[in-house]
Amino acid sequence: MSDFNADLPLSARAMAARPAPYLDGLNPAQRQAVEALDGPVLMLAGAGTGKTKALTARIAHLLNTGRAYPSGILAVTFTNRAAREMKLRVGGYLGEAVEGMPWLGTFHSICAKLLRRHAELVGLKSNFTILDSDDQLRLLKQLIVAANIDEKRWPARLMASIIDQWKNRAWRPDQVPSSEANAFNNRGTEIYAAYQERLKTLNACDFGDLLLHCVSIFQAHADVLESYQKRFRYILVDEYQDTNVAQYLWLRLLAGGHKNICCVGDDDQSIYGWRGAEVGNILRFERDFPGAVVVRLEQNYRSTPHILAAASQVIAGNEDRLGKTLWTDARDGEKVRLIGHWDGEEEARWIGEQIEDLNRGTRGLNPFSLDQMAVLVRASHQMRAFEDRFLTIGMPYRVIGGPRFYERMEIRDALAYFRLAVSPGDDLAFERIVNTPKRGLGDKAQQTIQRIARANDLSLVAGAALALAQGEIKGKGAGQLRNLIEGIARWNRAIGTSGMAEADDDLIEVIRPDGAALNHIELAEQILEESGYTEMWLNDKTPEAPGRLENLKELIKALENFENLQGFLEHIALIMDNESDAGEAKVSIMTLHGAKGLEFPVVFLPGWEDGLFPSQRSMDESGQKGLEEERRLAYVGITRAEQICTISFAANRRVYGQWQSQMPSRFVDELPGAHVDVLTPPGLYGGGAPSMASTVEARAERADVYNSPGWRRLQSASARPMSQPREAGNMVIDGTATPAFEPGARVFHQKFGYGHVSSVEGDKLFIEFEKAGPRHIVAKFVVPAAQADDVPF
DNA sequence: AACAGTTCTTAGGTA
DNA sequence: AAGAACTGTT
Repeated sequence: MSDFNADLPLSARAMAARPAPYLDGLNPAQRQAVEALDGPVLMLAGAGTGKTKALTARIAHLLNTGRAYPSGILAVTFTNRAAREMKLRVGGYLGEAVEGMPWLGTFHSICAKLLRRHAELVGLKSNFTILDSDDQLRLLKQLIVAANIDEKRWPARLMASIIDQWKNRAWRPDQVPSSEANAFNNRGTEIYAAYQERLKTLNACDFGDLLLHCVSIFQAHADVLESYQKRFRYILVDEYQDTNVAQYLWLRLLAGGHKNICCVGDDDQSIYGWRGAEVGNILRFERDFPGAVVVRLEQNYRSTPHILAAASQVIAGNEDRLGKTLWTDARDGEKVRLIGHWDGEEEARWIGEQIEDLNRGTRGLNPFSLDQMAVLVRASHQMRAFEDRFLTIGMPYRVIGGPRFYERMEIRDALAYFRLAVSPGDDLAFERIVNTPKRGLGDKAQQTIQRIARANDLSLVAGAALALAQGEIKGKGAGQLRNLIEGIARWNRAIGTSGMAEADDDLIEVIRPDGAALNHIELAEQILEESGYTEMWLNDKTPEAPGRLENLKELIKALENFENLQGFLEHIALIMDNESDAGEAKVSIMTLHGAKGLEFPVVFLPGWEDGLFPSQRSMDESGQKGLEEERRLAYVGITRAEQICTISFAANRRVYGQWQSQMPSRFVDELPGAHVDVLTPPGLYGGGAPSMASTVEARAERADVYNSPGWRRLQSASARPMSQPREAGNMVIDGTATPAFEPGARVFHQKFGYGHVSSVEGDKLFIEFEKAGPRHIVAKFVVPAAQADDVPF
């Protein structure tokens, strides 16, 4: 604990004498932020202004000047990705000296670590489990049913989100203000209290608890707080605008003594209000920490002037901001490109082609690697269209932030088995896998187990054993249940003998005291083997099965990085992204939220349609505030782009499986015309669809296209409902006026393309399509080719 | 208990 | 559209 009284390690001494290469190449503002080491510092860092650089240089400087040891610096981020990058970059400055920056991590991982050490202060044991959302919902559902609440009208997920919000605000059950008393049919606080009670008996906590328990400990135990205030001499916080109340309290408590806290953030990139983030935290910093040094990073090193101008113009529409003026030395570059499409599929098709073109290196530009390109969507369901399209054209892609590895069914099942092996009393894990694989233990048998366990105040495993002994479970299931229980006991024993050292101090390696017969990897394999879980997937003939087995193998492989199953389970609960596939270059598909902190030379921003983006729900729930957050999201999206930024929207999109006509996003109107190129979708010029290359070459002639009738038409045409919803892949231009067709007329069909009418029978046409061949088509599904050329949508 | 077929619900972002 | 929840059948 006595970090500061110990002698300086030699490496630190040596470092203090070394020059400071990390200071080179910092601009004056960055340098100021790096060198103001003591006291509170607020770094207002616009997008692409080199805040990570400044932040990591600051850490390097702290170490280099001998101000602190690696273990004396607390550096918090929101994502594991950010933490990893920071580690990497500090390492780059200082070599292996940073090996142990034990307190550089996400809020959640750091809190978990703290909580392990002091669990008993909040009534937990240090080996508590961290619930995943599945467990959480199952538990809540039980409580809701037990409380005699109609689970249909008051679903567990609603309660879960209420609890989440309360925890974000740092309200423990007894602190929920009376204004919230009507939540969840007036039973919200009651269920919340019961839930926390239940968590305690289960020796478990959820994500929100990690923070909240720490805050509780700090508030109730001055000595503990003080020891950490002393330990963490310097505190750095990334993405400060995203902190919620609980995190804010946590930070304020820890920084309370020395106030050596450096917060980095950008109010314009605050996009997590829905998750409880309080922009107020950053707006209030100077009041919270009087005398704070405020540094603004405004020079952008990322994007071309056009892209920057577009982003600035959009964000200028927000009232509620500190205001920054981003500027850049860069010149020229592409304007932001804007294009409308008929529907989401065409949008995906077009973007696919664009990516192929750029990858090939058309129009005099150097080719871009697929790694350098990204599609950023507002809502994850938009990803599908791109995945489908990219699959058909065989373009490698990666979905970032999709269903996480450890959230997949087979992984969770396997983890539940591991959890049981580690702690047989883990009832939630038991519930998950009693009948997976099928053991003939259906609802009835499970109810019996529950009943007996409850009546005897036993864990489910113990209850199940008792039920067997009492002969309450009979038939096929009994034998299998016995197998399972014995298996759990055996695995648990195996863990006991494999020996774990007290992994309490972060810097100390975990030592295996004896050469146990089975290491944890073998044990894990054996568990999956003996439980019949692997076999279940081997026998499964669905197309996913092989992939799932693959994932299980990966899971086992991931174990290699850990000393034991416990440690692994701990990490798995906190770790998010699996960056296992470096190999081949791939286009990235991700949400705008997921893209924060990243940058790409080429960025596509599809789906800029009112209701989708800005999201209707956001506006309904939070009105103007919601809209402003959406606008910040637009800002984040545009500023991800370094060289080429393409915004698009579709006139029709399927929503809830229904076709709906869409209006371009209001953010489209907010783009500055002088910095935007309006592209015409290919295929609408009649015959020869111009490729990207020609549209860009033609840019000069269409320099004022933004104010051209074409653009106005684009806007006005889109502003009124363009068409009836499309059905079955066919196109309806206007349901009220089906044009008459003469034989010989050239027509356009959304799915089959262009063709000539060869005969007419009532409303049915016989059409020779140029690509798709001869077909019978109902007249309302085609339009005259001229009309298709004329009306962009 | 297991399965197949049905209806119903739901659809924002994340640690 | 896709998944969860529900129903009926074997």
